[in-house]
Amino acid sequence: MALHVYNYLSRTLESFEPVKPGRVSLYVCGPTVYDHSHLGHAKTYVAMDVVVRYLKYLDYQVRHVRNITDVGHLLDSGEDRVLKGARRHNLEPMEIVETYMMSFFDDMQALGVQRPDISPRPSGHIPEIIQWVQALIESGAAYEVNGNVYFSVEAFPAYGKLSNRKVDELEAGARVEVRAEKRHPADFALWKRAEPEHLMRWHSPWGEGYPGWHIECTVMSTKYLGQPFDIHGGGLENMFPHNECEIAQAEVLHDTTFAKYWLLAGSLTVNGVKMSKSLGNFLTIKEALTLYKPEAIRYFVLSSHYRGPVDFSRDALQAAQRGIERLQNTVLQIHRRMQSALPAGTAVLADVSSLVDYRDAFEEAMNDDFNTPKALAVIFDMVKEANRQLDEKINLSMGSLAAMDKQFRDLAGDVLGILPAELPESAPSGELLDGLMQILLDLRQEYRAARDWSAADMLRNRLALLGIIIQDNPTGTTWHIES
RNA sequence: GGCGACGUAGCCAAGUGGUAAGGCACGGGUCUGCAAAACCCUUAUCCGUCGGUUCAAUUCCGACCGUCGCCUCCA
Repeated sequence: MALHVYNYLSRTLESFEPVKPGRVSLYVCGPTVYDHSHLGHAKTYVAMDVVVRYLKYLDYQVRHVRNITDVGHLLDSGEDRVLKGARRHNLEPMEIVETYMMSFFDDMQALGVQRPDISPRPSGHIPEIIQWVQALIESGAAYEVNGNVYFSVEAFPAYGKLSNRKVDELEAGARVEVRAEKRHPADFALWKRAEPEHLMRWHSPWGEGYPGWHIECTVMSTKYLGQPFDIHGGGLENMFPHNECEIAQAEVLHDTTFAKYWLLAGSLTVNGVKMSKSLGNFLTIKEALTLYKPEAIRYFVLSSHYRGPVDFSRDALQAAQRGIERLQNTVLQIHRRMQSALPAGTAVLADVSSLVDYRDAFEEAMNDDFNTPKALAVIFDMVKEANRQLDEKINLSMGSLAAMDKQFRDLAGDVLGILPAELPESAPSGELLDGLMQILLDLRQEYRAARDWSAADMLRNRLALLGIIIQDNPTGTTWHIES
């Protein structure tokens, strides 16, 4: 089966056919940078990262755009997120933006999330945004009142098609007070008038102001990807109103579809409740990384399907950590065998024939709307098979070992990102350290030979306190520093 | 109120109209002086409840119970 994706626009599984054969254009809604990112962000971006990685694995030439929102959004209190941060710390808004944007990039890199090709920011696209808003006014789809410009939802009958909402039904809910100047309660802002205390402001035909909440994604995705582009990704919670408004702003002006496929990721929950800033039930990515390996966090995220939620708990992360250690240990074993294998050994068919089946099964899982839990099951079947061979066959050939290694690198490494580029192949070396350790190991070996177990164990225990782990294997004693 | 998602072993989590992947934990075993690590094996007569369709349902339909998301801040 070729790649199929679940498209929220049609609510069905569709065969994936990019607009331009061989190329994929993809836009993902990025974060507003006003604080450190938490695990909820990690879930969305790790999920989207695997989508991108798998498209690349399929040899598509991918252009990946993910915005950084740097003009602030309104809080419940009516305050601007970025401005609030700036006031609190007596800083320029752009200093806040710079700090947390870099923090976000650091977090993404630590998690192995590949950098997008373009990370556009609305503050750098004000002219394009103004131009777009003007075009909307000229077309009759937008109107200006007191320096504010609103999109008229009545000008776009398809409004609500993504989230399956009808404008009339929206009014039934308990809603916040409607600004009287809007023609229709559901109309949304394209351009906001800047009040005197508002620090972020730009000149516009409608006076000093700043962009509305949704226009940046329409403008910047179109600028870099054209219309229609292939995939629009992001978090499910942004489907309405944000994604809906993106579509309206674009499609009311153009006859083409804005984005062909909508891939939206489910939220991260804690005890069943969404992890979010406002609820305070969050763990920052930086905090999480002090507790768990980045690959464990990725494995945890990928262990449930991207469209569904995944519930955070210490137990779940701990389980992921253990699982990842088993996987990495197997690959490490393969590497160790390769160090002692004869370089000229070619692959033995009987040893590697199953690799093709595993790769097929992996691709089949991923082709089915990026079913990472199923793909992970294939990876662990491979782990079991590799271990069996490592146990049963003392002299696996270099070719066989290399083929196994490549398979793990390709699937678990390149696509899922749960194998680090560098595994700790051996203990850290250094003449002094090696020499000291050799003295201690020799000493302990003498105790063992003399059956002085308490002395031997004392040495082992005291080294363990320093984080140095001693292991007695059939082939001899090894040591490594605890990771 | 509207739109939508989910409920599978101790925990996490796939999946299928023909009788349940994978991970963690538990238990058993190999190895070890003992450990640790590693590896192997085992673990759901059953898929929220009650009905219906069917030769056959966990999988389709309906009702109900429970949990959650969105309804103009949110990845």
